[in-house]
Amino acid sequence: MGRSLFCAKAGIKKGPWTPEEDIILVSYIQKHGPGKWGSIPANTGLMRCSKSCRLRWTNYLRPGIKHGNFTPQEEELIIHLQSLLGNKWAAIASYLPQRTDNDVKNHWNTHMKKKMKRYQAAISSHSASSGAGNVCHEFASRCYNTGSGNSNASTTHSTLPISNPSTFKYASSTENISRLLEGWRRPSQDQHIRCQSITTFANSSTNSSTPVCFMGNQIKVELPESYNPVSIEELKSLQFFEGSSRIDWEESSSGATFGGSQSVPGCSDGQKRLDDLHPPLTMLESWLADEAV
DNA sequence: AACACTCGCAACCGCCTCCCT
DNA sequence: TAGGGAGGCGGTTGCGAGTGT
Repeated sequence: MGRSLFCAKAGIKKGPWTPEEDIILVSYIQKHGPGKWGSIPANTGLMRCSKSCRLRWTNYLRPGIKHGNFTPQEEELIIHLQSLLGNKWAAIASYLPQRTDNDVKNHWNTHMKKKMKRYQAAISSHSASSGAGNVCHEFASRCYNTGSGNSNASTTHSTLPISNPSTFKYASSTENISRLLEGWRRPSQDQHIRCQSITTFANSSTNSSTPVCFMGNQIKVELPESYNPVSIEELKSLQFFEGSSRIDWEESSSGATFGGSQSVPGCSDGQKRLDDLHPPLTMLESWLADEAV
């Protein structure tokens, strides 16, 4: 840290944010909504540049953000989307409502890249003759191969810690800050971003196995049938951001639809996590889960 | 107990795109 | 239509905590 040009004005503070600064930022956004980042330092007295304020909000203070361990389901989604989109972290994160692009990017770079390398090494040692091809895509494809059931899968998942103990202390303080936002409905800028990301996803999918098609003003995302990464509760937390302009999800045999009716079979109680609906994990998925410990 | 090393993640950097004038 | 500013995004850095020796 402490580099030049970014927030290069004299008197601009850099480095970790203090709880006091967080409160000031959250209070301002609570009153005025996110956006207009340039006006925040002037109006709040924060000695931070607009970019820093935006990053702090989007990556940490925004309500509904989950920190800590990624679930195997989340990892599956990241692998799959990364194979489709490449390093479009914002687009990938748009499918993980509780995760930020920074989180996804960090997780990929620190955890999953390593797994991918080890997987690649394992593959190459076992099949010297097969073309290397896109290891990432192969990795993801195997993750979605639901052939062999693994009865340990749900157990493995359920034993994963819910939150990373190392992040709990600070997270709890930001939870307090987030409570300030209770009842607040922000404008729909995030939805604009989200839809932009979806559009990016759509535009980037040009091959024959394109996961996206358009249905009038709806975007239909063709995800694997087994794929269902977001629970109703998570969606509700997302819709907290979406304000009045709701994104509805419709599950069909071929995928999820943005803009349809809100109904997830088997989730009528609104509590049942998608883990329960998810098919048994493959050996590779279990391996992923084991590696996540 | 002290030091070295590794790892995770918050934050910064710089480029790109969009929007306004 | 061009220029400038603001916001968004992906890549990268560096600090601090955790772990090993």
